[in-house]
Amino acid sequence: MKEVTLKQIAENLGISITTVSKALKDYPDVSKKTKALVKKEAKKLHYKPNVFAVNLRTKESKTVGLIIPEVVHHFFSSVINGIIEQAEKKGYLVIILQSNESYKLEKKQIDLLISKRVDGIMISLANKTVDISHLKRVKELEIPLLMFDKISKMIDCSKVVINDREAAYAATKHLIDTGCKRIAHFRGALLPQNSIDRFLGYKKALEDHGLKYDSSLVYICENVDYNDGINAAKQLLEDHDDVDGIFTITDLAAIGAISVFNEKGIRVPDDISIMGFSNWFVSSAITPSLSTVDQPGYEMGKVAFKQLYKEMKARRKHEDFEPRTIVLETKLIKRNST
Amino acid sequence: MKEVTLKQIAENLGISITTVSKALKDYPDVSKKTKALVKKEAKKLHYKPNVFAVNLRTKESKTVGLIIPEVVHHFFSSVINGIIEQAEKKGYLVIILQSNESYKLEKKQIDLLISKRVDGIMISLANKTVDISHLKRVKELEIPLLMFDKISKMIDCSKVVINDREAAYAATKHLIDTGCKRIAHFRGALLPQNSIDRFLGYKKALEDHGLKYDSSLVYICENVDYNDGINAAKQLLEDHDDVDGIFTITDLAAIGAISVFNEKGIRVPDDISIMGFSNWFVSSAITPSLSTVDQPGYEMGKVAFKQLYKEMKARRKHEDFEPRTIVLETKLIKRNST
DNA sequence: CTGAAAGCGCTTACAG
DNA sequence: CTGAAAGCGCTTACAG
Repeated sequence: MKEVTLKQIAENLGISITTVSKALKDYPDVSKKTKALVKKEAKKLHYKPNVFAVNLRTKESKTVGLIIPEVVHHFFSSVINGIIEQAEKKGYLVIILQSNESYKLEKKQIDLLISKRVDGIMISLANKTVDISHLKRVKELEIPLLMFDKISKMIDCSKVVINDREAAYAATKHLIDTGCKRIAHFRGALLPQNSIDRFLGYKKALEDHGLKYDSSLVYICENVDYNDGINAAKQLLEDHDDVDGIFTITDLAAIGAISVFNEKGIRVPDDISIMGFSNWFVSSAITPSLSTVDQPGYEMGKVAFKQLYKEMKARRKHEDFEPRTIVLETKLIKRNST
Repeated sequence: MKEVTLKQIAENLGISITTVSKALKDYPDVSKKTKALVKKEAKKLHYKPNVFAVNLRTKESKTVGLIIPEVVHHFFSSVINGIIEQAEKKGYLVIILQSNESYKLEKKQIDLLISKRVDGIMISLANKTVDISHLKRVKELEIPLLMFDKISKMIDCSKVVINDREAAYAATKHLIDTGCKRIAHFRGALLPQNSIDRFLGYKKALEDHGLKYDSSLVYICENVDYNDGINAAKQLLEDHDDVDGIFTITDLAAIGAISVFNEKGIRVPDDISIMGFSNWFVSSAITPSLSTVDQPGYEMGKVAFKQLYKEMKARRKHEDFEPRTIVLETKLIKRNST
C-alpha cells in the first residue's frame, strides 16, 4: 500500500498542495466548496498526515517520557495507569523507561528522552540518584520537567508528592494510640527523600508522645519488599523481646513481617501491632488484614500529567511558568493488624 | 539554548553540510582529517541529530507500540518489564497504551500507533475483542505485528504464548493426583482464547481420569480478580457441599477463594484443595501458600520483543519474514493448598 | 480565494 | 575526497 500524501490528494483534485493542507486544517481563507472536496478525497484515500514531517515542522512530538524505578510494583503501575490515561485524553503518548533504581541508567534514559525530543519528562528518582546534573540539563533545554513521589529538593520544577512526614507521623501515632510503648521502624534506603521523611515522621511522633527514640529499633529494608520485611522481622526477634509495634515503610515489608510472626506463633496485633504504608490491595486480603496509609497512585499519575500538560502548553506559547508542588492527601486505614 | 545543527557545524568549519553529515556517520569517502575535525566540533557543541528530520528521511521512528489490557497486574507489568529492557538494549523506545479490556479503545489505540508510525506493534488482546479488522489493517500496512498471551487464532502473525490447555490439564491432574474427586473450575470470561483453553484443559483432564464433567461446577470470573474469586467461592458454597478441589484461572481468584474459606473455617487443603494459575509472588506468602502454575511474564516480554525485532529488521531489508509462534514453558508449583 | 516558494534538518545519489 | 542539489512531507508567510 502506497502512502497517501498531500501531494497525492492535490494531484487527484488538480489543485495545489498548499490549498489541500489549508483545507484540511480548516483555514478560513479556503472556500467551503474546496474544503468539502479535499476532505472527501482525503477520507476516501484514508489520508493520515505524516507525523515525522509534522514533528519536524512544529518541533513537537506530542510524546512525553516517563522514567520510573520499577514497573512491577503496584504503586508505580497505578501511577503509570493514571498517567497514560490522562495523556491519551490530551492526545499525548507516553514512552516508559525503567531505571531499576540505577543512577547510571537513569542518566542514560534522560539523554535518550532528550534526543527523542519528547515534549516533557516525568520522573520518579532512583534510590541511588544523588547527582542531579542530568536533570539540570533538562531544565536548561527548557523541556518541561515534573518529579513525583521520589523527588529531589535540589531541583526547581513541578512536583507531585504526598506529605510523607505527616503520614508517617499519623501512622506511628496510631500505633501509640492503640497502646504500643516500644515501636520499631522498618525504614527504606538512606538516600531517598521519602524514606528519610517517613523516618523523621516516625521519630517525631515518638518524641511528641513521650516515647524515647532508640536507633537500635530502626531496621533498613533496602528494597522495601517482602523479603526485606521477612529478614528485618527475623533480626528484630533476635535483637529485642519487648517490641510491641512496628511501622514499616511499605505494605510489602509489613506483609513479610506478618508472615514471620504467623509462622512463629506471635499474635498480630495482640503481641505486636503492625502498620504498613501504601494500601496495596492485597493488604486487605491477608490475615490479619493490614492497617496502613493510603497512598493514591492513580491519582498521583493523573495529577502529574495534568500539571506537566499545563507547563507544556505554557512553553508552546512562550509564556512564563511557575513550577508548583502539589501535595496529595493520604488516609489512615485501620484494619486488624493494630 | 540554540539548537545545534549540521549547518552550524558546517559554517563553523567552513565546509559543506554534506561532508559534515558523512563525517559523523563515518562514510568511507571522507578524509580522516576532516572526520576528526568534524567530530571534535560536534562534541564541543554537544551536537545531537534532530530525530524528527532523521525519522522523516529514514521513515523509521525506532519506537514500538505496546497495547496491554491492564498495566496494574503483576503478570502484565512483568511482561512490560521484559519488553522495555530488551527494547532499550536494541535502541528502541516503547510507547505503552492500556486498552482496559475494551475493544473500542484497543481499536483507537491501534490507529494512534499507526499514525505515530511506530516501527512495530505488540499486543495482548482485550477480552472484548472479537472483530479483528483493526489488526488486519496493521498487516496490510506491513507494520510488524506480534501478539502475546491473549492472542487471536484468526490473524497470521508472530505470537508468544504458553500452552494454556496443557498447563491447565497438568494443574487439574495435580488435583486429581492428590485425591480430589469433585473438582470445580473458576474460569475467565467466555471470549479470550486463554480462558477457553484453560477451561478445555480442565475438562479434558477430568474426562481422561474418569471424572464426569459437570457444568454446574464451572463458575465465571469475568475480571479474574480477587473479588471475583470471593464471589465465586461464596456461590460455590451455596450450590454444592461435595466439592473437594478448585482450579482457578488466576492466583488472584484463588486467593479470594482462600480468604472466604479461611473465614468460614473451611480447611485448605484438608476440606478443599485449591490450585491457582500464574505464580504471582504473593501466592507463596499467603496462608496456606498456593499451589499454582508458573507463567513466565518477564521471559514472555523479552522473547516477544526479540521476535518483533527480527521482523522489523527483515522488513527494513525488504526480506520475507515467516511469522513464528513461540510457546514458552510453564511449571507446576506445588505448595500447601493442595 | 488560490498557489508558488521557502524552510524544518537531515540523507544520499551524483558530479567533479 | 568534497559539495551542490534533490528530496522526505508537511506548514505558513507572502504575493496575486
